[in-house]
Amino acid sequence: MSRTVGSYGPKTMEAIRKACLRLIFEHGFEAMSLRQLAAEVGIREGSLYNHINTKQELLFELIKEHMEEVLQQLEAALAGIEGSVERLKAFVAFHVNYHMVRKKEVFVANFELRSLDATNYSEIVAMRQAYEKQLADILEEGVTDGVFIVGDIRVATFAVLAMLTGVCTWYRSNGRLGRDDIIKTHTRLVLHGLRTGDGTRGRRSL
Amino acid sequence: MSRTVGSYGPKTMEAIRKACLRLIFEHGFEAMSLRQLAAEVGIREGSLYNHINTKQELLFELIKEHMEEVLQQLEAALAGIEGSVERLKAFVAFHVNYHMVRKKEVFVANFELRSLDATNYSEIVAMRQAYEKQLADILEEGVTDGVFIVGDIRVATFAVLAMLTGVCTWYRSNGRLGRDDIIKTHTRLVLHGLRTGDGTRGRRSL
Amino acid sequence: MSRTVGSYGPKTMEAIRKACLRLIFEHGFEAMSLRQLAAEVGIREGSLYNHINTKQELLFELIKEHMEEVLQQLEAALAGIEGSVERLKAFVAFHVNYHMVRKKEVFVANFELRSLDATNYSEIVAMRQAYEKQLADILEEGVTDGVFIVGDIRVATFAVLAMLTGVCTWYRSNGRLGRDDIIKTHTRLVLHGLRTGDGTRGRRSL
Amino acid sequence: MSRTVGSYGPKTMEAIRKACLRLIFEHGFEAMSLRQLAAEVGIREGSLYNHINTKQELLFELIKEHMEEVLQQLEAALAGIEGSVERLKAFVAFHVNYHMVRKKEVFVANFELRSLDATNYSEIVAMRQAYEKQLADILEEGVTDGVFIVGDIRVATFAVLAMLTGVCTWYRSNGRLGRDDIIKTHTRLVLHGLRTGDGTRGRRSL
DNA sequence: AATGAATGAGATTTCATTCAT
DNA sequence: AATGAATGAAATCTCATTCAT
Repeated sequence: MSRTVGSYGPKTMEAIRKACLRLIFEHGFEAMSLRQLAAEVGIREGSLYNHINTKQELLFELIKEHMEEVLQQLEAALAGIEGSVERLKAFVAFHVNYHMVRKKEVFVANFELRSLDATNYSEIVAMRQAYEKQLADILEEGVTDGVFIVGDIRVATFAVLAMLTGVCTWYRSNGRLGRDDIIKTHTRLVLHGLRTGDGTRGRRSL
Repeated sequence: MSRTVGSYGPKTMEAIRKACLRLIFEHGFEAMSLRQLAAEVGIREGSLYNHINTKQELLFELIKEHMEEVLQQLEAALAGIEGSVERLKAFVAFHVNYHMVRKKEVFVANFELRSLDATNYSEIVAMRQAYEKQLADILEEGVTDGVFIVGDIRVATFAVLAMLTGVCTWYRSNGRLGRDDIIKTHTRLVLHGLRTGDGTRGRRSL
Repeated sequence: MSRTVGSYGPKTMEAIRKACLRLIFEHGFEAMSLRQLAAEVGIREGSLYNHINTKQELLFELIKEHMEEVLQQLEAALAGIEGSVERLKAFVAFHVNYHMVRKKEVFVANFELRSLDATNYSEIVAMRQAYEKQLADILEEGVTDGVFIVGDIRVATFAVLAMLTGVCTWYRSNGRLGRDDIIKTHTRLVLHGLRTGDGTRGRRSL
Repeated sequence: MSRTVGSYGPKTMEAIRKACLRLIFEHGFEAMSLRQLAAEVGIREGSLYNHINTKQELLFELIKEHMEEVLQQLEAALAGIEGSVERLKAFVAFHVNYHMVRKKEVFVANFELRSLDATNYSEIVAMRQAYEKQLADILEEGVTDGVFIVGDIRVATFAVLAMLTGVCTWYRSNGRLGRDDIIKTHTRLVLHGLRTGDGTRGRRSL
């Protein structure tokens, strides 16, 4: 199904991905027309089809590739880190940073799932759940160890994810604060929000 | 020839609002066609225009009325409550509850702003900012009083709001947990996330 | 078919006719919507149908009544006048004057015939031909008498009518010239245009 | 599936113009639907938009191109001709001939101005005025030279133009008279209508 | 007489997609 | 790989008209 792009000329495809991402980020997938997309890339509508199969598939691939990458990068970010607190810190730092650096991809992958058709939707949702599970597992470990207190683990997982993901809706790279500042604020909120009164004391580092 | 009995009268507008909300919630504003909407209501597409002016205006009014109501209800929920901690508790409880009870309205008002035209967008954004300011003011008061520690007040405001709003994306009224459970989990996360180590001690109530 | 307006309340019907005439004059029959018309009159679209049967019939009656009146007034204007020159003068004066005083009716009756359905069109065209025949007869009499020279009587009839009718497209009641000035200019053009070199001499009066 | 063979290619635009002209001539611009137009051309409605931008723009371009051509051809027709009488003769012959040969274009350009939007209307009206001025200048020269007597130059200009333009409303190429006959009748009407008694005598040529 | 709400047809325009060149 | 021109479906919106109230 998906075209094998030859060795010569992958530049157009890259331009399409980039423009598509920007247009969806700005107007939404439904509101983005292939006319606009082609114009942005500097080719005609018909020519798009030398590079893509359908609009739906383009969206799907964009989201899927993002999910693959984010999953892989998360794995790398957590690799070798032990202990629920340390793993949580790593998770937060990674997630928030990624949601600033790749905010368009993240935004699309979060808010355009509705536009995926049934099959594609299922596939992406499974990947999302794998991602969420990483956080859920950290929380669970922490609760088991008595380091975290949360009312309900699933709810807490959703809540923390929602908080951390929110950054992609307002972050501007030329804004008032640096990425590190933003990561810090979120880390404090999450860690304090979850930790028990005791476990926190001695090693507060934020 | 004869019109569908029962759909006549002033009930139609209410049916339109309700169906519209549901369709936007499920498919998104751009993806919802007036054909679908009319079918849902049980009238012809053209008949919609006895009740609305344009699709855009319908969206705008739906969102605007929601914003007016949520602002007014928030005011009521905070009325007479003193002290940043108590005000924050009230804010969280109100916000989370409202985002479960009116999740469709809230979802639309949060995720369909993109579909508003420039003028309408500005008007709604102003109302959103008024809402956000209520939380920002609480945080600021708490920081000034030394009860809260937050890295950056604006970031913390966004983060808390994103967390609390997230509930409208997954809450099901027939789900595993009751609304009170969900409110409790969020309240704990927020209050612990923001409070200083000291101020918290004596009167922890969660 | 045509409603018998009762003895009470013919005011609305008069308002409809007047507004309709103005709207057709300004935008054309096809471009005028009954919405606009109703709004102009100050009632709702549906209420129009207490006064008219169809949009088509409204146009037809407007034109028909105009044709009846113009035919009758022309007859009056020519009554008792003898001789082709004198009759021609009377014709020109009447036609030009009428096309200034009633320019909207005239304009509609001239340029909206296309919008009449087949039956109505035939009826109006017959009346128009009766009107044209009056001028054609005058020309013919003048040619027979040797007072007029025209290449072809039918062509000359059309040409003179087109010239005289044109006034309804540019005349403004508050314009630079009075109606008499405009009539004079047209009379001279027509009479000189048609007359023989000889017949003209002695009694030139313009 | 496969498109109508033969309608492919750059001939389509020409077919659109031609069919559009005919349909407007017969039914009026407002009454002509793009459905009809597409059917006439042998393509689907949507396919029209590979060639036009909007219905309005199609009308505008049709009229504008006509105006450009008629202005240019008039210039050519008057080039090198001296003296108000000779120039007037040339004007009449050109105008009447053009209004028979290109009667559809002329009709549309004269009677569909109403359907142009404000900007387009202004542009075309300016071109019309340039055309009218050519006649007005001839009349003025003739009056100055004492060859023409007219009550009022502006009125006479309108009157003569209305007369000559009228031909496009009734001329049929297979009618009773040839184009030369029709031109002759109009030339006589105009020249006699305008000329002084004296200037005419010696060299009457009609 | 007037209204509000309905109808069914139809308007212009946009869309994703196809395909011969 | 790109283009221009086609398709067929669908979008929003308008229209004249009807009719219970």
